[in-house]
Amino acid sequence: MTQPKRTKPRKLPQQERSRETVEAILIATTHILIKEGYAAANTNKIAERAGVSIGSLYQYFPTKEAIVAALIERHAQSMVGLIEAKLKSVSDAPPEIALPELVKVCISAHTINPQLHKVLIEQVPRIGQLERVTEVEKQVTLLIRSYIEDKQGQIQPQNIDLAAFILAHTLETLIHAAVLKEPEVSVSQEFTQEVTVILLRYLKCNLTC
Amino acid sequence: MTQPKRTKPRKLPQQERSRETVEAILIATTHILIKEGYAAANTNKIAERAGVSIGSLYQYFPTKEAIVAALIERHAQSMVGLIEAKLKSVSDAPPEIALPELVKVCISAHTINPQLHKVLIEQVPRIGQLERVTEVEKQVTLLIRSYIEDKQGQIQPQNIDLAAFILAHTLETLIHAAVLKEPEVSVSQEFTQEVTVILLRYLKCNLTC
Amino acid sequence: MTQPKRTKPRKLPQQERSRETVEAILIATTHILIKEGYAAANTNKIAERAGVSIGSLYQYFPTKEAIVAALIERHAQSMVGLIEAKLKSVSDAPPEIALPELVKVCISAHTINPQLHKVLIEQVPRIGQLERVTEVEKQVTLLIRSYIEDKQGQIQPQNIDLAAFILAHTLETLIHAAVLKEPEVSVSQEFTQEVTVILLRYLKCNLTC
Amino acid sequence: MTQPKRTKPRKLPQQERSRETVEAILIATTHILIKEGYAAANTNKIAERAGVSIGSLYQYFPTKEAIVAALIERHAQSMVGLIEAKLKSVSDAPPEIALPELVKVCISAHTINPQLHKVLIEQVPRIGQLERVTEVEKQVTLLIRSYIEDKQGQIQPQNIDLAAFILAHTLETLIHAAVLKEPEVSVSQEFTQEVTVILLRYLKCNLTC
DNA sequence: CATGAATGAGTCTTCATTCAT
DNA sequence: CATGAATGAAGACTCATTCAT
Repeated sequence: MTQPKRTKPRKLPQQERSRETVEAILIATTHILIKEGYAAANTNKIAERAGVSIGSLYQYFPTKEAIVAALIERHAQSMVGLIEAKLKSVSDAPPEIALPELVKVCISAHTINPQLHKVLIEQVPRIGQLERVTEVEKQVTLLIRSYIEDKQGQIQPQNIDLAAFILAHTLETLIHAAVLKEPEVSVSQEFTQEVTVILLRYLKCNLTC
Repeated sequence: MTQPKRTKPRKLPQQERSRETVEAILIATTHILIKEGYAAANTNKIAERAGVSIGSLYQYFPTKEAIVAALIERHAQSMVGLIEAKLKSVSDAPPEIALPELVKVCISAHTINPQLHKVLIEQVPRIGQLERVTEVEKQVTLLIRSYIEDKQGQIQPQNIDLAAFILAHTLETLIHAAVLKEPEVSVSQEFTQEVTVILLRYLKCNLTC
Repeated sequence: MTQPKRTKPRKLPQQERSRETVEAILIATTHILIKEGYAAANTNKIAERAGVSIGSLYQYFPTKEAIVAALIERHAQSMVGLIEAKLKSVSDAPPEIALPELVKVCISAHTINPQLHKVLIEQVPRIGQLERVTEVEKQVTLLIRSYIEDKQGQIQPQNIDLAAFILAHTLETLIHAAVLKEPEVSVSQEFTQEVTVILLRYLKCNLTC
Repeated sequence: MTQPKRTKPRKLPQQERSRETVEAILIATTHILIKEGYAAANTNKIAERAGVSIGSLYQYFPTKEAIVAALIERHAQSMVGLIEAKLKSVSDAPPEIALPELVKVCISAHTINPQLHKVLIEQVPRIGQLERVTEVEKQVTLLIRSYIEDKQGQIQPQNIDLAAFILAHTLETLIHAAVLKEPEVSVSQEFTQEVTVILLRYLKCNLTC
């Protein structure tokens, strides 16, 4: 594999103007990714679109990857943040209550910026620091794991790790695929219902029903 | 987005010698993708590794993308082929029999060349003809749809399209994620069991169990 | 300058089939030159369009330049041939009779294949054997020179060489420019008239009129 | 025909340093064109000869064609500039005075850089923006047209457009051909005289003299 | 002699990154 | 710190020509 690159921001913006510059760079990158794709997102174009000189861009980001990594970080944070908050608020509720809520908030999370999400998933190579595109899934797995850990005894699956893996990936990828491929379906009541159903039955039913 | 590139093979090899050349190019590309990643797979390197001149490479593939597209095509074909064959052989069996078989064959399909599969999914940008990386999912969705269409009445979900979408994506992505992230888990009896369970309960249980 | 290349046909076609092959190559080249320009006329494309293998093409022409040179040769021959014949038939006529005829035949010559003529003049680099694109002008200059040499005493200009140069180039380039840039004008009676006029007055009038 | 290429300069040099870079590129290109011909003028060689990196070259010129187009533009400008200035200064003079001046200045214009002119005319394919090699003729035609338009009544030809076409092309191509093919002749008094004569008689004499 | 597979030097062009001002 | 000019390694692709079959 290609050798890993530095991705930590070179310096943290401390003054107001610096923060604006960083912001402009990230916004420009987002626009270019969405409109023209990852291959077209080169640093010169980003700098130009951001209204910043290429020199300034490299003041704040050591490499091109660092810019995209920062974007991924932010995007993942806002998605996971939503889900985390909701899971906390329903942590004591039984699955019948919690799961529908979780499905809904997960759809919301995928609707924050679906175009950006699509590009990050489909075009950004999962290499080096850019592997973090899948951060969301990892985080959600952990959150779900700690939720079902509390409910042991009330649920069917015995292997908590495996159950969390299955729940998280099923949730994530069903919603992800639906939002990207069937946008109208993904916002329908029926879709939310069916996703809830598959998860709930897995958690609660016994094999023979 | 960037404009799509030609991906149709430039000319079909007619003599034995040239068929070997094409084969060598595809094998070399596979090796490089696996060992060094998509970014490192440039046409000069591919030609060199294939023991073929760069000119010969371009006799048969008009662009770099076309080579990868051909590889995707082949790989998807062999995966879908396996699954299709199995689904045919169990088309009359009830879900309790058919699903475990389907899960097993799907794991086999993902084990044909998991390293290649990983690179194709994680690093190849889904742009232009390269979108076909997701061909497998589309095909599997269709196959599953026609399977459950026959079983209407014996199963819970009413909306066949939605059910096929959910079953196929759950199957595909659970196995995909497991093979890539937890290879040992993915081959365990327990994993096969759990995937079967989530699918089967979705198909057969009623909400309240 | 780039070093000169062989342009003599490698071997003369002696059997019928060979002559057909050469013919096909020249026709294909003409088509490509006209439709796609000189830059697009590569030997592989020519061979393909001619329905001949690239190997056969090189049986008859040692280089790409040789093909174009042969084309130029032919085209120039047919143009000069026309003009030569006419000048012979009017060699004894006085300028008042001969010049209008010459202008007319020269327009005809430029109408043999104006598209090819345009490409040969505008796109083929006058380098190596390809310099012969201007063959027509040289030949016409010689023909006109020998015509006016006979008429010394009846005409104004004293320096025969210079007069021939001026007459030939004026004739050639006026007609060439008109055919290419103003095709409708070039076939008008008025245009023929004016070209005749400028040549005739140069030959016959004295400076002060 | 091959699709036209971008020829607009990519970005205008803003600092002194970059203006020098552009200048160096154009000078290097001129040298290479003259010494080695159009076919040898590739961007790497131009950059090297200019003492500039290939990257810098592409900062200012999007394609190889754009460099040559800029050169043509400049060259045509300086030629037309000379002729235009002279025609202005003799715009009120009668043809007997104006034409000899025009012929002289036109010879001067062709002598600005005859070697470059030769290459531009003989080797640069008149395709896309490179068609502008013939810009000089168009401009001269317009200038002459407006000159003779004022003189209507004092001159023979009735069709001003046709007369301008004939005068301009005769002037241009006679001088062009002479400068290229017979350099010594082109600077002789006799040549200037004869060109003036052919133009003047066309303008002023009646057919029968 | 025909075929078409193979060759590889040669070009154009991009883009991440550095550095002088 | 900002600017933007400059860099050059790297990679995609073409095409005249040769050569094995």
